[in-house]
Amino acid sequence: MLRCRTMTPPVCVRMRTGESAQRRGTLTGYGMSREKKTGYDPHGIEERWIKVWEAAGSSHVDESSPKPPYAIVIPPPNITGFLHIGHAMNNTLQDILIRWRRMQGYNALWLPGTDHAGIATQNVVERQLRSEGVERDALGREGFVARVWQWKEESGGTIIRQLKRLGAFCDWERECFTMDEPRQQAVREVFVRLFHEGLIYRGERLINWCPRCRTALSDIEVEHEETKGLLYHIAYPLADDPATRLVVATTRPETMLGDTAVAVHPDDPRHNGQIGRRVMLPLTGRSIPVVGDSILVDREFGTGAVKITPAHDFNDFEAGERHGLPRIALFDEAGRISSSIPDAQIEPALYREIEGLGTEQAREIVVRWLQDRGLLVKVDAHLHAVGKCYRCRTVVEPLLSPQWFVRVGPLADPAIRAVEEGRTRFVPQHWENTYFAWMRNIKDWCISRQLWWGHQVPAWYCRECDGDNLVCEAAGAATAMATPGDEEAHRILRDATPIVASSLPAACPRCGGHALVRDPDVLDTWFSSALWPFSTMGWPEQTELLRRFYPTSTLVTSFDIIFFWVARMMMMGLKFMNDVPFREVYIHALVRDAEGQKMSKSKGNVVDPLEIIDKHGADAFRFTLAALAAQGRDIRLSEDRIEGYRHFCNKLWNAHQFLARYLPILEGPLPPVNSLSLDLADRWLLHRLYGLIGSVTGALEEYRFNEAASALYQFVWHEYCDWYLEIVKSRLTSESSREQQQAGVALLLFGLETALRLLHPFMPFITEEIWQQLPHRGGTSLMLDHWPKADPVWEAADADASMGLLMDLTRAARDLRSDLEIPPSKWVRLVLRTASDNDDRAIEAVMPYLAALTRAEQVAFGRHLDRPSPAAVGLVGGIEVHLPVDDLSVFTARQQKLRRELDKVEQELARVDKKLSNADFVSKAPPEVVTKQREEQARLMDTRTKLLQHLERIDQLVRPT
RNA sequence: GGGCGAAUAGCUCAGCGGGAGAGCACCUGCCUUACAAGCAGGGGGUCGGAGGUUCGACACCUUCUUCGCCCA
Repeated sequence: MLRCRTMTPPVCVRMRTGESAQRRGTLTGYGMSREKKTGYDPHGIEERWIKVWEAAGSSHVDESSPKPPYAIVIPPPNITGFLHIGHAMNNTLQDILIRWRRMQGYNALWLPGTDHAGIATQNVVERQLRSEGVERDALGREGFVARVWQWKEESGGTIIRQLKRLGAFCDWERECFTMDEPRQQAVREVFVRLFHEGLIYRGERLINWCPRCRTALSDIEVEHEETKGLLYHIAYPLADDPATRLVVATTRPETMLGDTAVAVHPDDPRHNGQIGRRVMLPLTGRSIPVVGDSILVDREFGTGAVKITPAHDFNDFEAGERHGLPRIALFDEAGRISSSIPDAQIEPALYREIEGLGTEQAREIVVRWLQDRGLLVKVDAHLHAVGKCYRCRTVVEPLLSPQWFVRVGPLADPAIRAVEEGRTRFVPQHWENTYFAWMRNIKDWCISRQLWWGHQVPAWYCRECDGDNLVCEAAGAATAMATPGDEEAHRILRDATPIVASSLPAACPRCGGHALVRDPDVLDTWFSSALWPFSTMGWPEQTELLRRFYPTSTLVTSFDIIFFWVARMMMMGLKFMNDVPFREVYIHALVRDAEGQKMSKSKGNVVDPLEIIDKHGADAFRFTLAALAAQGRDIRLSEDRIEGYRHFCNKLWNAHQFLARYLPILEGPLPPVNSLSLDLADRWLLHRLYGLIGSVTGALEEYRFNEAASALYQFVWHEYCDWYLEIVKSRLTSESSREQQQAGVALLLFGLETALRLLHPFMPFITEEIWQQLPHRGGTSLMLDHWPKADPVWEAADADASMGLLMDLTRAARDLRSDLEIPPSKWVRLVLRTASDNDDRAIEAVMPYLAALTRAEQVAFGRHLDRPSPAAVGLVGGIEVHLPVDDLSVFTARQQKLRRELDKVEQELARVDKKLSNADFVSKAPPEVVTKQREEQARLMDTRTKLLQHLERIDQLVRPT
């Protein structure tokens, strides 16, 4: 049996292409563009679509729409912020979800807004004032706050504009701000209700104090940093037996002046009989008790004796509570030794030296004094954790002061249960451990901040009946400007009684007095952020938006604010909305630099997203982020990767350029694909599209952005462009029928259009641009059009198998060409020696494509064909692919390759043989696995035989010369 | 100290019970008329070490080493 197919000779093809080039000029309108470089340039295009979409109000959601709701609230970026890589990742993923869900037919709401960022914003404006030579006190509170608002109006929108360049397309008409009037109302409402339920209280506690920001911080706003320090061992003589000395170890010797006890472990034999006695506290006139405390004292550490300074250490504070010890605060709010500490009874000469000094300087002097008295036993190097302010890195000082707290326990319980019961789900799931660990150990939340910018605590104090607890502390210029009742002039003491109300009370409920002073503190910024999922929807009003979209569908954020934000939103949402704020929390990876370092300004390794967008386009950048967003680990962003995906944009663009040239063949709009007469390759494309739609959709459902991205990349580049487009190209340049050509172009269009839809959430700009240029069905914008649906009739396993064979044969032939150094432009002849009728049928089906893809002018195939000689040979399964040649010198490369292949086959064969000779394997493994191995064995043996034959033949050919 | 995660090709990372994948980089040949930001071909890995479970382990278990992060 011999069948033969002859391709159009090369000369003829060239002529024909020449014709089509002319046709192109007249029919497609792309005209002379062939001479121009046709690369994709995102500039212009991206900016244009941002404007068009926004002008069309494309992202605005109608809350009365009957479509099923899908909602995301944005993690509000800080108004002082500039778009960094973390924002870019976070918002790209949200935008992907929103665009995808919208295309799927959901009423997809993405609620945007910004955060007022108390400390950060106040710092920015203070710095600005200082550059004008103005201190904030000179402006007064009202003046300063007005100035911050002015700054916010002028500069606070930067990050929103930057988000838009990224392609983030929120419902901008609903943009919120954590300090705007509706959000202020929500904050006041929540505060008042929590206060009246006893879940907010005011009290004096040891809190974290940033001496530079001059404000309290919550526990989680303190970052602990391993620091090399010194461990000082100090001797405290027993009061009634000065020869016996208890040695305590501390990293902060200056705080010993505020010690009010020494603790030892009750079961420690070294300190037998010391509990209940007293020691003389060096450098002071005080004696302090020795107490037994098994919680504070670690017997293994040091001498087993520990100093207790309740006013300057959290553990000591608690120990002080247990033993009823007094608290002696040494430092003031600037972190300096106070000007009045009578309780400490410091030796006057020492006190004169250290008064007003910061901790470091005071330490030096105290250590010197101890040394002079012979009380410094030794000093060791020591590694310990130092708490620093997360905003300004200043060392945080524990400070005793009256503050506002949220009693978190009762709020945490329902929030824990909600996650345990799966009403809110973390993705990846392991993050729930972090959430649980924190929630189950939660401590009361210090919410007051000594700032001017923020939500001022809605509490007042009566000067008439509570005046003893209010200290007027304004001085100098401030006094002159202060009007009566100006709250900034007052310090509120520990025992003051707050009157909490959502607005200024008419009179004091106790005495009827009218002279009310407002609490000067503002609330932690995270307090207002905690309400974000419902405050943005208009709460406390019962709005249609809330009814439709609460609970939101997904929260997209990174792990570092699980405590700050996610946990608190959970608590507040459950408390005030009686339901979780979001069904799913997707925790995405942290973006690091190419070396794996966390990006930070101080390290200078920050990648600026806007520079990247300028250079490579937002689409390429977004696609990179999505492609790297694998679950479960941090990612390293390198520019090479971005460049690679910019090339991908270009590839897509050029595929479109090619298609555009041949679109006129369709003579009209895209016909329904099921009505076309489809051949093997066409059915294969539909089959792959079917799989692609399923895998992209499935990946997005599981937040596997990287899998969706790589499936799309693989399809567009390596299936659509590398194979299908080339096949259609061959149809267009051969004597194929008009119908065949039309089907090819139609499917090219259909495939591209479908890919564009699937790619749109990832690369909104280029997909919209191309889609608009294509004859598309559907509406005015791809953004608002539908997500592709996979039609089961497209499934075609047979076509898939045939295409697999075609690809293998093509690769084998190309491999021969490459080894024989036959340039791609040269035409060849192929002889395929088959092993079965099956092979013949399969090859028959792919014949025309095989010839085109391998640039073969003639392909002969059949079971009993003579082997051409001399010829190079390759193997595809049982099929021998022969490429006849004249020049024997080229065989060396072939020979080497065949030998390598033989080695590989023999290794594999050995492995399979071993397996099959194992009785346990044959009896215990599933039968289909055993069968598969048997087939594998047969195949390998056959291949080995053929390889040996070929090598022998080459030897014979080469040797005689 | 407690917890979490990671170790796979030169680099960055997927995969996670039937014996290894991508992108980039590298090598060779090509301006084959959508694309040189490209095309075709190629080389490259005892899947961190050691035990164990299993007919079978890169995948599961134990343990060790190294690195990263969180909490105290």
